[in-house]
Amino acid sequence: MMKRAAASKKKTRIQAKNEQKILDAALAVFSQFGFRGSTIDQIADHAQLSKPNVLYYFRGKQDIYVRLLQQTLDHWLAPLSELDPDGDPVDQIVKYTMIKLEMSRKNPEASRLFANEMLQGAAMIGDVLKGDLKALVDEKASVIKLWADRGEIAKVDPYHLIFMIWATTQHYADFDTQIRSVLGATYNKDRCFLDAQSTITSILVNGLKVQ
Amino acid sequence: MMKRAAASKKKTRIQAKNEQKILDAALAVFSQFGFRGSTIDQIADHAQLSKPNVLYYFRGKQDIYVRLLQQTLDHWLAPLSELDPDGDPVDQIVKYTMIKLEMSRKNPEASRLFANEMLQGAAMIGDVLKGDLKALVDEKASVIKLWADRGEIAKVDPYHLIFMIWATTQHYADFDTQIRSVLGATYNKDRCFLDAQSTITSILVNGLKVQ
DNA sequence: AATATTATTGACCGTTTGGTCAGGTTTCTA
DNA sequence: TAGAAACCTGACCAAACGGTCAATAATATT
Repeated sequence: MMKRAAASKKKTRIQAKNEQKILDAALAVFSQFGFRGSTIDQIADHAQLSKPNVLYYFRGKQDIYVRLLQQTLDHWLAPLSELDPDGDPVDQIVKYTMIKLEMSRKNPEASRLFANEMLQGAAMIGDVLKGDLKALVDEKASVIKLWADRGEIAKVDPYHLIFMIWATTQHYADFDTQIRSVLGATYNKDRCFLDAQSTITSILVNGLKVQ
Repeated sequence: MMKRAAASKKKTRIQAKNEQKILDAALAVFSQFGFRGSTIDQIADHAQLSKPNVLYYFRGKQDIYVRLLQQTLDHWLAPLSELDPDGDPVDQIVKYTMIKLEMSRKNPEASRLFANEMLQGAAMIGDVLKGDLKALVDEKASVIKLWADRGEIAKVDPYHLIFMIWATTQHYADFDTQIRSVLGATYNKDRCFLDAQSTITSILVNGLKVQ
């Protein structure tokens, strides 16, 4: 009789398993079609569950979407907080960039999920962007600014440097289709990411060198 | 009685006007929600026309979408063909980058339209990507490779340099929401693009310098 | 083994969606 | 200015959509 709704009781074996199946399916679907373009039926099919069964575990489409975003968001933004003010500036920036690139390779769907959310105006996570994300970026931007002021890296706007890193790395997940098409029939994923790695590193290292 | 379908007759005044109204509306809607997330009703509302009237000018939702993509595609990819093999390498690359950045500012919806199409797997323009786009990129990549081989710019993979330029510039259109949130309440569009311009230019110019 | 809880589903509901169509109105053309 | 062509719309349709619910099946607890 107890609805698993407000006060979270202990999760059953089946509940934990099925909720994760649904969230996995939802990631595949939402990351491709965005919130509005996705349907519960698609998610149910992908999770190999009936639609009513999906709605037994989640209150509705939006509930799935929000929970998925929450689950993915922290993990996706985490690396930035590891940018170490006491480390070697260029090393730290390059290391962060490479971690982000690796994430785009390992979990492109997460990247596309956020890309879709941004394109649709970030209706669901606008507050997080203006809150936690902004705070974290502000903090790390001031670290980068310090490095620049000290003359340890070139004088660049720290915010736009971060944007450039985000853009460059996430591009390999979000525009995967385009990249495959342009690189042609001989496309090889590992090769592509290795080339990306050396190109980005090279431009970033030289680009940040004090003149 | 003549259906405006196969052999294109002369366009009436009203036809030209309304088709453009519809395509303008479609750009606004499709660029935000992608093909699947958008509805004809939304487009009709935005164009201030009735739904049946929209379908009087276009055969269906997909017809609007494809015509819109075709109309926008050429314009969006054009600048790359102006990359001049006989110009100064760094100048040419920076100039191209700045044109792309300017396009992201002037026509962010076009950028988001393509971003959505890519995220959804480029079902409608996959052939164009593998055809015209690939051919153009191949051509210009070989130009950049020549510059690198001659030692006029740093040795970087030309394809990934182009990806980096696309990513960095389009980011300002596609992730506009995120950028606004992170830059906070004092956000100013002109200021943002000026800072972006100098940051990207700086990193690119130094990054491409021969060591 | 009996019982309480959790899990699952077919059938269903109201709404939205892409699209059609008959018929009326406006605009063009001779 | 009359007729032809182009334009526009209310009413409609079938399918897809988000979501509900009563009833049944599986599992856990005692």
